[in-house]
Amino acid sequence: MTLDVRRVLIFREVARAGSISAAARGLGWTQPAVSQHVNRLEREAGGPLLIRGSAGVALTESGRALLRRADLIAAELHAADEELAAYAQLRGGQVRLVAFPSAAATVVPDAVAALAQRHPGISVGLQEAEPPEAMAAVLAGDADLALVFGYDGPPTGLGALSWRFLTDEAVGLVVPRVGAVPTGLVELAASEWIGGCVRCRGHLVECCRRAGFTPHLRHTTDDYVVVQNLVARGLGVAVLPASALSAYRHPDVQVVELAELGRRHLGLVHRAGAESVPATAALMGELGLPAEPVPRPAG
Amino acid sequence: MTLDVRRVLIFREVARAGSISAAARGLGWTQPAVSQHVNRLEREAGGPLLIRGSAGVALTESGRALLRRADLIAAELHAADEELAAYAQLRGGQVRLVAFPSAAATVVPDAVAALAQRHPGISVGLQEAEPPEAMAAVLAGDADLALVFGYDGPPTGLGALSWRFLTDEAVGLVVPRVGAVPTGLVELAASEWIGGCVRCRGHLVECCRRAGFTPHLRHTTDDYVVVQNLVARGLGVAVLPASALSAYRHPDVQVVELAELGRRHLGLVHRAGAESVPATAALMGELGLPAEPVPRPAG
DNA sequence: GCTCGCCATAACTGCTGCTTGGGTCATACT
DNA sequence: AGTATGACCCAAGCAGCAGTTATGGCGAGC
Repeated sequence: MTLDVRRVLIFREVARAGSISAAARGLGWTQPAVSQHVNRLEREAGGPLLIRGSAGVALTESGRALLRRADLIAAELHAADEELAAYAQLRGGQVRLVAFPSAAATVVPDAVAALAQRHPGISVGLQEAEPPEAMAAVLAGDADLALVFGYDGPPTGLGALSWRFLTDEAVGLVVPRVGAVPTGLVELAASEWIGGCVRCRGHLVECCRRAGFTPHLRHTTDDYVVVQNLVARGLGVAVLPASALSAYRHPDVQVVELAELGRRHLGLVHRAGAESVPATAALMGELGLPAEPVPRPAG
Repeated sequence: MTLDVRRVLIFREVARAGSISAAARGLGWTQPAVSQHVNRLEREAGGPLLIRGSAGVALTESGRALLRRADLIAAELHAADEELAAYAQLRGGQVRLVAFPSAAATVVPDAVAALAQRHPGISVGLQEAEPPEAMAAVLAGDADLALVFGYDGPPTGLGALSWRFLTDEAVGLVVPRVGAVPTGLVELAASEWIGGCVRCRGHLVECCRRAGFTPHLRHTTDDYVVVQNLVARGLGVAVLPASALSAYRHPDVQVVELAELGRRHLGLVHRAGAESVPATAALMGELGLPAEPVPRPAG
């Protein structure tokens, strides 16, 4: 028969207290309760662990051996308790965040800095990746949280992952300042286009398809300063999200917001359940999510 | 809130099995049972320990930390199990025996040798002491077992200690071969006496007191060869236990067994409960006690 | 689409685990 | 001596918990 861990720790209390009664008092139980536990433990052990006397108990050789082990077990348990409490109270832990490049350069540093100030024990590991790879990393367990975007909603390919909407922004059509103000995408069917990142290009192509044409993609760069310089020189037209345009605005371009282009949605992606991990939840909070009342853990 | 050890080990099973269901199968339980344990453990921990997925579970950072501790706890528990089994199966352990000198030289070596052959792992610590000190040693916890004697019953001063009768033997009156055969102690009231050990002398004086006289103690030695040599030379009379007389018999002495002298009882003394300690029980068995059916431990 | 395996939740139940209320024994105090 | 106290054990009773069964949701794979 194998030993019951709980009884081993109860036995330890008895050994430390010096008597079954004293251990019972310490545990807030009655004496027979402890006595029964010790008896059952001795049955499991195959021999007596302590000799009962009128002034308490004395350990047998087996009892002394067990006590040594029990002390180690108790110490380990206590250490685990401490360690988990540190995580729960945000005194430690790490979050692995994946963000798409332009967010990694703007929103993320602020959030990470704020988190570091509020909870110095938490470390954040940041990695740059476009939404599909970012979500793949989360799914594979290589990251805890991904900052991603999608057009008019969460990105596709979410699968079993959870999506938390953060904010959305307009997408503007960028054309040279000199020239007509287009009122519809279809008016630029003959223009040459400057594409951004893979997903941005995909979105552009999709919007143009809905407008009835296939865009002629002449240049490709995901640097929004370069894009605007190209547009300003009349080398093409492009679409850019509002955040890029508020960060830098070339004087010789004009921006037209078209409903056809939809809106770009920013949000967080994580595995279901990960939002309850204290460190992850804290970073989510810094990234703009109000700290939700998490149902499961009762700190 | 503090962690429940049992749940920590259950959690370990889950982590090792890779899923709650698999752990349940391994434990012979149903899936909800394990699920509930894990949920409660997470409540105790203050945060999630594992992220549930459709293909099992993945550990969180807290979970990995807890698993490390849990492994140590499980290892320690297993080691304790092994260790106690070794004691229970007489593969280890030690017995501290105290015996009075003449027994230590005769009965004890045989028993210790037999025990060593049957159970090589058990070590016996032997110490010589007269019954009162031997019993004191047992009472103080300095010895596990005492081989003692008393006259016409257990030795006095047993207190809370347990007495196990082993055997008894006649006590003989030793007188010179040449001379009359006494039929009563009182006939030797005028003789000179040779006393043995303290308790033997005490017993002699008591017997003589009952017979109506106080013996004149001329010599004192607890060496039964010396005693018989003195008697053979007519320097006094003495009393000796049968075992001493069967070990050595001087040709020029004669022995008379007198009911007045009573019988010497040999037995074992131990603290109540110590008879269930495997190693102690084994030595008791070798010393002549039939292995009793011990009630408490169910190996 | 369907099924299968994973998990969670809810309600029930039987056993375990604690309490209560006896009793003995040894030591300490009056 | 006699009592009081504080160990311990035993037997019986009861409550709560630790399991069960039953059901439903969700994602993956055929």
